[in-house]
Amino acid sequence: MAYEIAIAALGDPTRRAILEALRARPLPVAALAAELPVSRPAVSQHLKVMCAAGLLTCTPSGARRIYAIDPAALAELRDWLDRLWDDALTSFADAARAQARRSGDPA
Amino acid sequence: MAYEIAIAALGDPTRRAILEALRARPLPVAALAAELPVSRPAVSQHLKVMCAAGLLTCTPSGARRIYAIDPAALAELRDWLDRLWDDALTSFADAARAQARRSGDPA
DNA sequence: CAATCTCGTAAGCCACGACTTACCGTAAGT
DNA sequence: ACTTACGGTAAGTCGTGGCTTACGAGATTG
Repeated sequence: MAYEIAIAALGDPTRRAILEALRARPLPVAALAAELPVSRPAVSQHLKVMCAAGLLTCTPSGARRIYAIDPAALAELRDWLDRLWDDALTSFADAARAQARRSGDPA
Repeated sequence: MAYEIAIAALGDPTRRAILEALRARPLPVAALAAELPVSRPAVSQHLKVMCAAGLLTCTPSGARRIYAIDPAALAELRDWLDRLWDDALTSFADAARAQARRSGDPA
């Protein structure tokens, strides 16, 4: 049910860049902003959205907060995609079969 | 490389609704618009974007055009998600290991 | 050929959201 | 306690894109 919020969050290029930056290792906000072409508050706002979407986890460590990718959200997204992919393949096969029947293969 | 355009296209709720409508069977534009709360030209514009993103295929059939989900784009998206998921799990395990070491488990 | 159905495109409006600067808490270091 | 680093929030600007209505092009039917 939350996959909709997650995939909507992934629509923004900056947020995908954040994901790519966190792909290797968790990072605090300042380090994250240093790798991106936008200001630190902008990153902070994106992080808020991504945390709400379940895409990231936030771990306070003293004065700083470490953000990391939450694999659970990705798993849910993957499941949704898998089901969609499966249905698409099925309806694709159905369409092909109907097409063949229409083209003179009625047996 | 095209997965970025595809996932950006999936960011819009109306486009996801189009995907859901095409999930069972391919449809022409008018039938698609009838199931959605927006006008037919709006649907047409979304279809254009989704075709450009590789998410849909367009098959002219006389005066009408039949749109269907293209499984290939979904496969590419799935691969991207899988790799991201894998990296996230790895860095998650790394972080847990580093944390354990820091908490007095040096052997 | 005329009438109608199909659909894409153009023009314009409007809201949403991404970004910036400025500010204020909170934690660590001296 | 003062100072410095870290980071979330508020307020405001501005571009982007999703929607609508109006129109035009091609196919089908009579």
